Amino acid sequence: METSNLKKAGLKVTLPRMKILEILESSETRHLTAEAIYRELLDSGEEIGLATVYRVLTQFEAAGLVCRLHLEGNQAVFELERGGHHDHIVCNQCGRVEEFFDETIERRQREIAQHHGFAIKDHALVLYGDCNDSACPHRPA
Amino acid sequence: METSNLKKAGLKVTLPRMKILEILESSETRHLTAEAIYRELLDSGEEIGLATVYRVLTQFEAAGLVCRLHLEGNQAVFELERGGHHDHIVCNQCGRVEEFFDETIERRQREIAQHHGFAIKDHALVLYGDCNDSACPHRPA
DNA sequence: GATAGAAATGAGAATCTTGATCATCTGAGC
DNA sequence: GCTCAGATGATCAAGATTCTCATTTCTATC
Ligand SMILES: [Mn+2]
Ligand SMILES: [Mn+2]
Ligand SMILES: [Zn+2]
Ligand SMILES: [Zn+2]
Repeated sequence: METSNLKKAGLKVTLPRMKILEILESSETRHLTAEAIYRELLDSGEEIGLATVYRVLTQFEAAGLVCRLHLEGNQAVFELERGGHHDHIVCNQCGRVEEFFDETIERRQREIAQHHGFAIKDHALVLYGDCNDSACPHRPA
Repeated sequence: METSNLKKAGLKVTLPRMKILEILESSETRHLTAEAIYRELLDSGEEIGLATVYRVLTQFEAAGLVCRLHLEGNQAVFELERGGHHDHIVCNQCGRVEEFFDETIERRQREIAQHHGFAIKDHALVLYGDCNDSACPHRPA
């Protein structure tokens, strides 16, 4: 039951929180904007306000249930904190997002931060390029 | 003369563009928000609108004269395109920014993108942590 | 140097995303 | 079921950036 995640996080189990968590768990797309979640809620007949979606997502982030990413444009996307940390590649043409994890990069980041006297806490890494997906409007030949 | 940069970029040489370029070249801080540039313009007696600052910076970016970064918060910072590419470390406590370049990371990024079938065009990498500067409000012991 | 046309600017409105306010509602414990 | 702290929804507000459009400024030409 997903409610356990909420309880563990010290969050009261409410209908909006459950529904939002459900959407994050079941959506095809792993990276969702607040608006996209809001629309899915409306589509499924839930009358939940956009402000609540933003509020809940921010709480989920603080609780470590989701992470907030800035991949493109000016809209943040949220994704469920599943396995472990990873970074992202975004297609400039079609917006497709792929995930990767590279221990070499992670290690170098730690070393670099240390050299500069920083106690590293986090990082944001996004690669941008053109994908070769058949659905991509600008598929390199 | 800095006007040559503008001409090379195919931009008409105007007073606002020259002044903004001057500020980017002479400022102590290498990373400036549009607002910070706007304030410097006001301080030096120039009556240039904030909209113009944003417009010109966007044009400079398109021309490759500056690059736009999202380091923290929701305000972009701009920096003059000097030597070559580099990435950034930001202190979570005091906001200090340091720059670095690591060929290992750059190479891995290219390899990863290739593995995923992406023709990599760009990337954004920012490390976040606590710095050890004596002026930093939260200096780790 | 004056002139004309294209391009750039400035002021303010507009937009977009996100957070704040506050009256009302709901869930967890008793 | 009752209570009340906490959550929600509607709306408003804020911050960053862009847009609109009348006015001004470059640049090229004479
Ligand atoms: Mn992801
Ligand atoms: Mn820099
Ligand atoms: Zn694509
Ligand atoms: Zn610091």
